Amino acid sequence: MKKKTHTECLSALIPVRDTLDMIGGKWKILILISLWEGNKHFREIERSIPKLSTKVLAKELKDMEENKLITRTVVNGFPVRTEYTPTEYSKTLQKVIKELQNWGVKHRQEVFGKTK
Amino acid sequence: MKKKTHTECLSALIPVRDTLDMIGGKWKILILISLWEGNKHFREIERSIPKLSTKVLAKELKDMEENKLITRTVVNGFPVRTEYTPTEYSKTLQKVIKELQNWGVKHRQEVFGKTK
DNA sequence: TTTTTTGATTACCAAAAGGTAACTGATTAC
DNA sequence: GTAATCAGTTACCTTTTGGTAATCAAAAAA
Repeated sequence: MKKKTHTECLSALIPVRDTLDMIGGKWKILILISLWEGNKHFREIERSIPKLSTKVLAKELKDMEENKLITRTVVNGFPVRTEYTPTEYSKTLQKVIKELQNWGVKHRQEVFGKTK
Repeated sequence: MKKKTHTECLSALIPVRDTLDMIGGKWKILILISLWEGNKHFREIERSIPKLSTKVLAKELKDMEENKLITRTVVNGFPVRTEYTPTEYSKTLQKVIKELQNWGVKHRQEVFGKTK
């Protein structure tokens, strides 16, 4: 009754891979969090995420724009500011990312002392 | 009332990073799914995940054993079989991974035609 | 006028990740 | 004897990733 065919086994892999293509890697999720927290500008985002370099941020933002997770708007003005904003669609990822966060919190309690 | 300090902003990043350290990268989640589906042996796992190479699988399994996501048992016998089994602890990740899968399914509907 | 700042991009080079194929060692099938 | 299977390991080489620093453009400060 629980027997799965080879193909069925793989059926879970495809959607997971799709998701990882969108938000996989070290940075994309962290960038989304930063944007959801209200950061808008390149330097702002860069500073909010330790260890993230200029070049990698630029590349990740490009990817994410292509994937419709963010929009880029150039605001004409004195020092020319660029605004990155998370799309509505990106917000469908909040539940997933919240779960990643929750697990991380519990894991940390597991690894380092549990207070009780 | 909704204002967040810089430090609070980062507070979400740390647990997410912790989680990604455990199951980040292209393969670990897929390997877990394969194991949960019942695959136990090296070649079995390898064959169940397209594009996964021997070398990478060996490395990932090592990492995952260190991280207590799986256990490795060598079954003495004719062609020497090794069994990989997901730990109980790894199962605490099932909810997270299920969310990744759900999102991927919906995303695919979004990208390719929605049937309705 | 020269320097500095902010925002962002690009070139250059180093490090890490990853693929392929060969090989080990034991056993079973042909 | 020959070939194939299982579970890897190792060597070699390519691709990807990533860091640093230089650069561009425009404006404000000196």
